Amino acid sequence: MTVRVRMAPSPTGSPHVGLVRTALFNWAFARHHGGTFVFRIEDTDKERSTQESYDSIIDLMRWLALDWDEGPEVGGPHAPYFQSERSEVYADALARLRESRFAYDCYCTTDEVAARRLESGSKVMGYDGFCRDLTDDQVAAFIAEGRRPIARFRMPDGSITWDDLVRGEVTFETQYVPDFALCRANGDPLYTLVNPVDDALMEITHVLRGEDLLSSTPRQLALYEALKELGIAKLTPEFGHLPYVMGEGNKKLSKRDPEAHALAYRDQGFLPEGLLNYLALLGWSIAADRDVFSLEEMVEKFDIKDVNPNPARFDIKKAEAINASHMRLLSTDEITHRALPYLKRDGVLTDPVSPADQQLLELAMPFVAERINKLTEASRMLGFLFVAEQDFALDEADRAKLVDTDEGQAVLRAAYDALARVEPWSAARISDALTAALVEEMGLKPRVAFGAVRVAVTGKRISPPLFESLELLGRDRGLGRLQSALS
RNA sequence: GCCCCCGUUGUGUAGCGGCCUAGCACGCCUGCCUCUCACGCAGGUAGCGCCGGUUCGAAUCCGGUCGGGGGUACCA
Repeated sequence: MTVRVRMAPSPTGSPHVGLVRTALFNWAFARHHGGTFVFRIEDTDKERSTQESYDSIIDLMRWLALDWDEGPEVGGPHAPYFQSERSEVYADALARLRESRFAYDCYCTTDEVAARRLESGSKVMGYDGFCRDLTDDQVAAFIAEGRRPIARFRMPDGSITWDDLVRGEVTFETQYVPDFALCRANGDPLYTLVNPVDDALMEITHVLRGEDLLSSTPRQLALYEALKELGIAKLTPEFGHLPYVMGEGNKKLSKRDPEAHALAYRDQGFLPEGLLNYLALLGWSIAADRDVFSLEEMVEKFDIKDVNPNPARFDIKKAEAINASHMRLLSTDEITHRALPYLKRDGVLTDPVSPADQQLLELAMPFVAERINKLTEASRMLGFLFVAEQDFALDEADRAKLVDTDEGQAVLRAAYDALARVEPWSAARISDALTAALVEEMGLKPRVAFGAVRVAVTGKRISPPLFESLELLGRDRGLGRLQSALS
């Protein structure tokens, strides 16, 4: 039997890192087993589903390069893959369930159910089965009152057990799992029906999803039995419940936490492989003594049985460290290529890039690529090289501390004089001249001497190596900036 | 309340009865390197929730307990 897994997000709001982690594990599972990764959009909630959210999810998946074999934009044998386009499918399943007595019509209101539960003193909440065996007269009476029924699934007696792929054997007594609603009174199908029906029809073999769905599993298992008997489902999939991704403290990472938004990591300059590698570590590990790996390695080694059931805290520091490790794995050319969109976005480079800027960028990147941990940091490091002279400005705090002081001014004057005579204008000659004038003649400590020059020339205390920066900047701009830093 | 899940340093994990005086990574702290930053290098810090039991021997098995989380919808 070939493996078929799916990810089925609801297009509501901005995609969460938990969604990425679930998508990644499903994808890795499918690829490891040479199976099929199905992508389905669960937009049954018309009120909350938005086009914007859907676009974000697609954008995210494309960025991460988690490709799907069936689903939006690629189609497949089980199309359509949008639940909003599958109404007839659900209507048909619902009708057959109702005819079969696996489901029954319920005329109760939520308030009536709650009131009865309260009165009975029952410890179990939820529906009490009141309408399970209504007589024709009772039904006629309810309809005469103008009531509209919903369909409920009749939970069997006894217990339901499954061998969870992540947690092992899990058992629920069905007395604690009330008969659940399959549709609204207006006939709209609910998640409880739609999700298992689609999984059945799309012949999903393994359902890997968040722990929050754990308690709805017994209901789905019971529904599957019915669907199989009705010929709608061929098999019951195996289930594996992935641990939560937690935020600070002991709370599930919620949409309100800025760290929850997956696309924000792209904006911050994360590499997709860095984010994915970090997320993989939340509940899984490739080896006892290693945590940086490629997607290919993950695919090769991934086994759902190795997934740890404990909830994991999202640690941005570690995420950045893993990302930094991946940055160091890339060549300078590759980093240049990947940083380009960010440099344009931040206004460091124009779009398209001029040939002169392109050349300067290629000369500068070797000094930058090895010292940045996120792609966005390239903008901070390189800005001074591409800014027009009239727009060049020094960081106020750095200027006050290193430039606008008696010592700073003296250093800059000496630096200007020394540099004015440098020939040819190369990093080596610049280094010699500056060291002679500032360190040897003035007797300054290198960090003090070069600090003032650095701020005057690059605008900040933090920059690529000074001598190389000056060389790239050119004599005119270099001297000009020293000149303007002198008051 | 009831049901279910989870419990190894601050964080993520390795561990599956002796190899554990508990390994790795991030973080943090010390140094080294050094024109800033970053990288790199050397070292340090800190943990098996608790109580019983099984066993010659338990982080590993069993029971209990405590703590945390989730569910309990005509949301997904």
